[in-house]
Parts: sequence; C-alpha cells; structure tokens
Amino acid sequence: MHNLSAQLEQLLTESIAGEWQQQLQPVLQNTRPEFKGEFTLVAFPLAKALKLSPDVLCERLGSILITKAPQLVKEYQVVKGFLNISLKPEAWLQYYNFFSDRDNPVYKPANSTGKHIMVEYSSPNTNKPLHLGHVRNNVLGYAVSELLIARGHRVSRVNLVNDRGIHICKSMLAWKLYGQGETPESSGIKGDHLVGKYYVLFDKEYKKQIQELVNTGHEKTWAEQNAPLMLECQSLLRLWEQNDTATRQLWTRMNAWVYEGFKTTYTQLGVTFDTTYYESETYTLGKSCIDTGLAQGVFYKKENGSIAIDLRAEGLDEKIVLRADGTSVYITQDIGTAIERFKAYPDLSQLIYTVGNEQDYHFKVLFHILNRLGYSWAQHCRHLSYGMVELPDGKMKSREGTVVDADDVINEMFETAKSTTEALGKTEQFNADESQQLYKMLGMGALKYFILKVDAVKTMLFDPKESIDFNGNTGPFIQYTHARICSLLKKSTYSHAHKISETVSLNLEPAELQLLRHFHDLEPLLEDAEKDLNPSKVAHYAYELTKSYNRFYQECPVLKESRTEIRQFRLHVSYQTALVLRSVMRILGITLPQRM
RNA sequence: GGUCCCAUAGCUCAGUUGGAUAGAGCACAAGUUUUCUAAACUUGCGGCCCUUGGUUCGAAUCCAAGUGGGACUACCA
Repeated sequence: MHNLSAQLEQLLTESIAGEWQQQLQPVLQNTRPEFKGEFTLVAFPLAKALKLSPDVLCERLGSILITKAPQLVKEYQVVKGFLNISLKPEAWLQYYNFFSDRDNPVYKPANSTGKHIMVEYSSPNTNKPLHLGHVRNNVLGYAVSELLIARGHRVSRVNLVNDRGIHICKSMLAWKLYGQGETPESSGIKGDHLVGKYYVLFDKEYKKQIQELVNTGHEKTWAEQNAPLMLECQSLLRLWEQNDTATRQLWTRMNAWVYEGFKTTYTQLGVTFDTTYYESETYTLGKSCIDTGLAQGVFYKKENGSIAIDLRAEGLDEKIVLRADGTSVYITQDIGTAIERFKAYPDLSQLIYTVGNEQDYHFKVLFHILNRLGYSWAQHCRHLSYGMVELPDGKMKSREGTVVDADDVINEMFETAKSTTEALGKTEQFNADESQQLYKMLGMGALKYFILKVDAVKTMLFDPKESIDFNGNTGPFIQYTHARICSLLKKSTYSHAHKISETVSLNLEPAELQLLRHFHDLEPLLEDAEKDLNPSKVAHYAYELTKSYNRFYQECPVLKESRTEIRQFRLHVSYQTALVLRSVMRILGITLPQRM
C-alpha cells in the first residue's frame, strides 16, 4: 500500500482494536495549512464511541503511532480534539518515488478497466452556427470523455446531429425564396453561418406575416399557424418526408455547407467524435418498441388513439410516446436510439448524454421509460446536465440575435492572446508559424479553462465586453508555469531516468512538501471527478498545483542550488509537476506550450 | 398547479462522506527582479455563507418551511 493516509488509517484502526478492543474506521483529512502536520484525525466521533475525552484519545493515539510506526510518523500535535500528524520526510520521499516511477501518474493504461462507455455530446442543429452554449457542451463532453479515458475506460465519443425537422425546413425555405442561389463560395460566408442567416431571415419574414394577419383582425395563435410561410414550411417538411428529389437535394446541399462550417469550428475547439449519427437516419427508431411496450402493458392507448405512459408513481406525469396519427414524438426516437446503441454495443456499460439542463425532465422520463421496458442497463444511463451560459443582460436567444457566436469567440480569444503576448515581447524569438501556434494554444486554453473551471450544473456568466482573463485562475497561468518548468529543464542536464534517494533532502522545504502532498492527492481527486463526471475538479486541482509550484519556484532555487542531490531532487519534482500539469490539462482538452 | 436546479467577498467562482478562525482569482492599495521566464510572488482591504426553524459535541454543508432567480411541465425538438 503506497497511499500514506490509507496506511495511517489502517494503523489507527489496528491501534484502536489493540487498545480498546473496538472496530472503528477513522477517516483522515488533510491538515489545514495554519496547523503543523499533514494529516488530521478528527477525534470527536471516536471519542464518543470509546467514551474518552477527545484530547486524551488524541494523545494516546499519537504516542501509539510513534511507537508502532517510527519509520512513518515523525511527530504529532493535539489541538482541541484534532490530532495532527506529521510524517517523516523519508515516508514522503518513498511515496514520491512510487508516484514518479509510473509512466504517467494521471492516465491509466488504455482500456485497462474493460469498461466501455459511450458519451454523446455536441449534437448540433444544422440550421444555425454554434454559439457559446454549444461550446460549453462540446468542451464539457470532450473533457468528461477524456477523464474517463484517463481512468482506463474505453470511450466512444458520439455526436447525434439534428439534421431534419421543421426548423431545418425554415432555413431551406428562406434560401429558396430569397437566396438567389447564394452559396458559401459565392458569398465568402462560412457555410453554417450562411444557413443561419436564412434561418434568421425566415423568422423575420414570418413575424412580418404574423403582424400583417393580426393587423387584419386575426388571432395571434391563428396567425402563427396560418401564416403563408409557415404553411409552406410544413409542406416542405412533408415533401422531405416523402423523399421528394428536389427537396432532398437542397437539404443535402445546405447541410453539406453546414458540416463544412462545423468541421472548422470543431477543429478549432479540438473536439473529435468516433461516430456521428444523423437524426434523419434514426428518427424512425423507437416505433416498434412502442408496440412491444404496449403489449407488455407498459404503455396504454388513450381514447384519442395516442399512446402514453403513466409515470405518476415516479413522481412525474403522464407522457405521450406516440401521437394519435402514429407519428413519433422526440422521446420515441430517444427510446429507440438508446436500445439500438446497447444492441450495437453489447459491452456498453454506461451511456452518458451531454445535454443542457433544460432537458432534465426529458431525460428523467426517458430513463424511467427504459427502466419500465425492462432494460436493466437503464440504470447506467446518465444525463450529464449543464447550466446555460448567460450574458450580462440575460439569456442568449438565437432568433433575437443575442448570441455569442462560437467562431467569433474563438477568434477574439486568438486576438487577445496575440496582443497580450506581443505586448510582453514573448514571441520575439518565434517564427511566424510558432507564434500562430502559440496564440491558438493560449486563446483556446483561456476559453476552455474559463468554461471548465465552473461546476457544470451552474449557470455561468459570460461578459463579451470583458475579455477572458489571462492572469490568476486561468488557463494561461497554468500554461505559463509549464513553459517555465520546460525552460528550467532545458537549461539543466536533467535526466528523468534516475531515482531519488530516500535519504536526500531530509529537511523538505515547506514548498517542496506541499508539492508532494498535491501528488498524493491526485489519485483520490481523479476518482472523485470520475464519480461525479466533473472536470471542474480537475481544473481546480491543476490550479492549486500550479500555485504551489510557483511558490516553490519563488522559494527554492533549482539551478542555483549547489548541493547536487537537492538540485537533482528539485529538477525531478519540477519534471513531475510539468508531467502532471500536462496530463490533467489534457483531460480538459488544453495543451501546454514548451515556451511562451 | 406539479417536478427539478441555483443562491458564499463589489464581480467571477472554490469549499471533500458534516469538523479547527469560510478560501481563491479579478478589482482596489502597497511591496518583491545584480539570481532559474514578473503572464510570477508577497502583504493588505473585503463576509448575516438568502431567511427562519430542526438534527448534534459541531452545520456554508444534512432535514423542513419560506424568499429570490432560472428551467421543464406540448401529440415541439
């Protein structure tokens, strides 16, 4: 057993059993920085069980620890019911040797757990370009996938593109009516933006028609349903469903423009997929499951002919799963798709949907339905829900044009990185290509970290007027520290091959000890982040480690250190810090530069 | 009406299965470079952890009720 707190906990359990003949499982926590020591036992619960005063118990346990494990425990202090334990530097160095001996302290060997997990994310509509909300989805879905890979699972990243439906017909129709043959080539507009332009145009013209109808004395709801544009749009959808050649050709053509545009954005974001599904190919799935469910009595037919499920026992409501005319609703296809996926991948142990929290209810219903249908894997489906991105004046609304466009944000981040870096004169030694590379890395690092450091469940605020920071708790701060370490290592004759003798540096500097403690905390942190599917914990860890390293860098000379062993140790620790930073940031989809 | 989520410094956010005097960053104020990259470091300022009850040795954390904000609750997706 290498984990030091686990060793201590076991020692404590044994000590209690030996001394008081009771089986108790003490849990240690990290000692707060204002106290001496590294691990703390909170004595109150134990004291109660053993009917002792907390301080007496602490004293007794402390002295037992020293006697039983002199190689491990250096000293202890008792403060008001808390037992603070300091370990011998040798113990820390021993742990450090174990830690640094592995190829990668963050990533477990690929596919080593045998678990196969599918993560769905991105899932864009093909009627408009991506905005900042989509960026959050992509960055989050990618990071969670990468986190699971780091934990040794096999991960399939999948994208389910919403490429059909009434909203797609809107941009198609507007283009037909007003487009005059405009293409990305003829206009120089990126494909997804061009299609989005017609989606917005449709809405504008549609609203005009509604207003005219209202002005001539019609009800608003009637006007909305009977505006000529809407009627035409619906007939276009019918044509699409009937496989009308011209409609399908236009649809294919415009979607191709969008995919070309998305490809660029995805490349910039650095997200990838193993499989891309299209709703045009999956939207009929699920109907047959409805029949089966009906026969099983899971669903029932209502008087008007629609089919529903009663989920009131689960605290939810009745939910329609098939319309009276026999056509699917959205959840029908989700039921079918989930079943298909588990059929296609029988080894699938988990299915994760990265979808905004406005669909919390939807997924609750979906999982209950799958459960009712008797699929045992339903309990392994998870909705990775995340909050909206809001602007200072409220929500983003595509149709009202109050969206922060993904491509714009990416470009702005690039420009900010460029001007900041140039102002600092950092790239004077770089050639043009290297500079571009660096600005991209820094801009995306800042953006991704800005998004991922916030717990996904929370609504997050983005102020376009204030550009994302490059100082403090940011991506570039971590990137900078990494570059510093690389520079240090490059200037030295450091070789990673050698081991650290456990007898050197018996007086660990506080900053050194702090780094070793961070390494010790890494594995539990990753377990925790995996359990919660929470990359913000990884981001937070990276930040804390970076801060600690900067303190170390400030306080402990490395190249200037004359004692060879200590210099070697500090170089070694620096190398490990860089390796850990690189690896945890890789989970977040952020790359770190060698110099900046 | 029903279900769910959120509320911590001026702003953006951390805060572990309940533990010690609630932490960072930004902003503001001051300092640190003959020394390994100052995109750094140090110090100061800043709090009714939304409110009220409850659980207990102990609550930002758990429970209940309330307040404020948001989402969902369609034969939309």
